[in-house]
Formats: sequence, structure tokens, C-alpha cells
Amino acid sequence: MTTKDRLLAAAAETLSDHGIAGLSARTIAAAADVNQALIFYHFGTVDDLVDAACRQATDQRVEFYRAYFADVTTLPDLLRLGRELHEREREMGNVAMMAQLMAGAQRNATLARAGQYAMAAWSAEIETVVARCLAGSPLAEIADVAGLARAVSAAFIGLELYEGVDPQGATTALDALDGLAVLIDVVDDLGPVARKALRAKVRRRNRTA
Amino acid sequence: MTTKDRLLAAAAETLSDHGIAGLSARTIAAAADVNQALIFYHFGTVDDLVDAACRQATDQRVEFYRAYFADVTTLPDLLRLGRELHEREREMGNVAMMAQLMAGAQRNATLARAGQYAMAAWSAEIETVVARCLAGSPLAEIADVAGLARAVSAAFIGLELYEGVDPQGATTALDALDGLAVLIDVVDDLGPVARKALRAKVRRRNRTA
DNA sequence: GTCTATAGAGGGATAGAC
DNA sequence: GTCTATCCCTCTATAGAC
Repeated sequence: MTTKDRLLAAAAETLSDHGIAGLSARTIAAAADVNQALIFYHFGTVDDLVDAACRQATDQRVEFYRAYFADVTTLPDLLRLGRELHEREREMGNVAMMAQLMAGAQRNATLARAGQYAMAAWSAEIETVVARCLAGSPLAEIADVAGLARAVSAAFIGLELYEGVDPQGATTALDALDGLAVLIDVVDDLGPVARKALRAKVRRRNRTA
Repeated sequence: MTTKDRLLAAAAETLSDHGIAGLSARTIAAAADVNQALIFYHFGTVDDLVDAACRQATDQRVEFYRAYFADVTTLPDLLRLGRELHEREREMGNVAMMAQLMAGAQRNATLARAGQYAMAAWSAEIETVVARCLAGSPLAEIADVAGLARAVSAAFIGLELYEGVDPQGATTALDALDGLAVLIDVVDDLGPVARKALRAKVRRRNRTA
């Protein structure tokens, strides 16, 4: 493993372990067991290192899940995978890394670009799966899949942060969202008359919007 | 306005303006136009000041919206108020403050308590309104209102952070969530037979959960 | 590529005058 | 309560030896 790779891995790890407020060239170098000056030799600035590290970490995790996502064709399956992804990435610290990146990105142009990249990568992945699961359901006509995928990604970040301050509350929140899954069945079980009325309602809404 | 009050206001403002990474006794003191040493005289540590500031700011905003919430009795009204609240608090920087607080709270016990307090305050407020709006609807049987209120609060935080890195993406995300509102009508328009089937389905799910 | 050393700025916190 | 001055630490970044 090269020094550059050690630094990239350590930067992502430090971001999730110490948060954006505890991130520094020194803390990253210590985690990588690398001389502090090498950060500036290899990456120029700390921000540029963090930028590269977050992009790489995101690419790796999205790539890892691509195979799992490919198997998902129904919304209940997707919900299960979503919860599994939440648990696993929580342990891996990847969502935490994203959350801290997003917090730092609010007033930092370099991190903002990295944050946008990471959100776009996850959203695109989620979008294709949701679109596949919704094919044939009346929900496909109701939902803006691209927007929904972004909303889900953003909500993940918020839930991760909430879990950090109130784990019990976060569990009840996730359970409540799970519970809403029956709504999907309701729409899918709609008879032809009700479906037609629904379609008309959606059309009316889209015209006024 | 006393020095203490100036510091409280400046701390909340600095947190949203500079982020948790740019927060320091010196930046807060500058924003308050107050001598830096007075932070430690009045609050002991910077964390304790931020803690008090976030609690006070949250109390004030929740109190401000209580009257608006009291008028809301239907879910469409609630959605409108939610979006209005989102816009206004975004300008006021209150959601940004919350988001930065939550990011800092992940590895800081003092901020974690403040974060938990703020989330609980908003969630409690939202919970009572949602419960009122759902009264009489079959949704009341499906939804865990307490958990849902927490999920909504957490999602707000995530959307705020997302908006900071990709405003356009955040708008499509919010629009997509708005679009799902027709699902509420679908359930409310269900006939008695479908309602009974839905109730049975929910009971079955709750038994296995 | 990697190391030590250090410049120069900014950080939390305290002492002590007023 | 408020001020100045200061201690001592950590920060980013660079210079220069190896």
C-alpha cells in the first residue's frame, strides 16, 4: 500500500471518527502512520486530500453495492436492502463520513464539490433500482423517481446524524418509515376505477404545479 | 441586551454562518462584538456556550411556530406549513445551525445533549400536529406518529445539508416528496372493504414485527 | 519520497489590573 | 463585569537535509 493510498484511507476514516471539527493534517497523518508533511507533498492541501478521499470511498462503496442492487426488483426487497445498507455502512463509518463531509461542505467550495459528487453517485444508483421496482405499479406515475432518490439519500444523512445523538429515537424513526411500506401495497391493490381516479388526480396536480 | 444575550445570539449565528469547523471563541466573540475572555467568564467553555445558545434558539423558534401549528388540522395544510417553515428557517439559518450542531454532536458529549434536546423539541411539536391531522384517517392506524415525527425532523436536517451542496437537486427532492402527498388522498378515499383489508394487513405486520 | 524543524497564524483558557 | 496580556497548544504549510 502506497503512502498516497494510506492517506486516502486514513482521511476518510478520520473524517468519520473525529468529525469535520476534529479533522486536521496531523490527525490524518497519525491515523495513516505517515509523516504529516507528506500530506502537502502528495495532495497540496488538506481539503484536496479529503476531497479525493471522499470521492474514492464513495466510488468503492457504490461499486460494492451495485451487485446487491442489481438483484432487487421489488420495493419490499429494496426496503430490506436499504435497512441492511444502513446498518452495515453505519458500522463501516461511511454514512458518518458523508454526513461530516456534507457539514463541512456548507462553507467550503472544495468539500462542496466532493459532497455533490458523493450525493449524485448514491442518488443515481438508488434511482435505477427504484425505477426498476416501480415498473408496472401505479406508483411509477405518481412518483418522480429522480427526485425521490435524492430525497432518500438526503434523509439517510439526516438519520445518521440523528442516530448519533439519540439512537433510540432514530430506531423508532426508521421503524415508522418501514411501517409506511404498506402504503405501497394499498396503491398496488387499487382496482381499475380507483386507479383511473388516481391518475386524473395526479394529472390535475401536475398541471397546477 | 446584556453581554450574555449577545454571546448566545452570536454563538447560534456563528454556528450557522461558519459551520462547526469554523466555530471558535474568537469568531463568536467577534460576531458578538465582545471581548473573547468574557465567553469563559460567563459560560466556562465554548461548548457550554454553544449548548446554551442552541437550546435557546430552538426554544425560540419552536415557540414562534406553535401558533402556526395550532391552526393546522389537515395534512395538506401541514405540508404547506412544512415547506414554508423550511424556506423561512433556511433564511434565518436555524436549520443550518441545527445541522452543524448535529455534526459536531457526533463526537462531543455536550453538543450531543444539545442536539438531542433540539431534535426532541421539534419532534414533539410535529408529533402533536401530525396526530391531530391524522385523526379519523385510516392512516392513523398505519403510522407510528411519534416515530414519523422524528423521521421528518431528521430528514429536514439531511435535506438542509443537501441543499447546501446541490440546491437544484434539493428542490427536485422536495418536489418529489410533495408529489407523494396524493398517497394520503388514496388511503382516505378507500372504501369500507379496502379499509378493512388494510387494517388486517397492518395487524398482521405488527404481530410479526 | 521521506524526514526534521520551524515559521506564522489561530486556538482555549487564565491571571490580574481596572 | 470587562479589559489586556499572556501561556501553551494545535493548526497549515514550507524549507531544506537526506
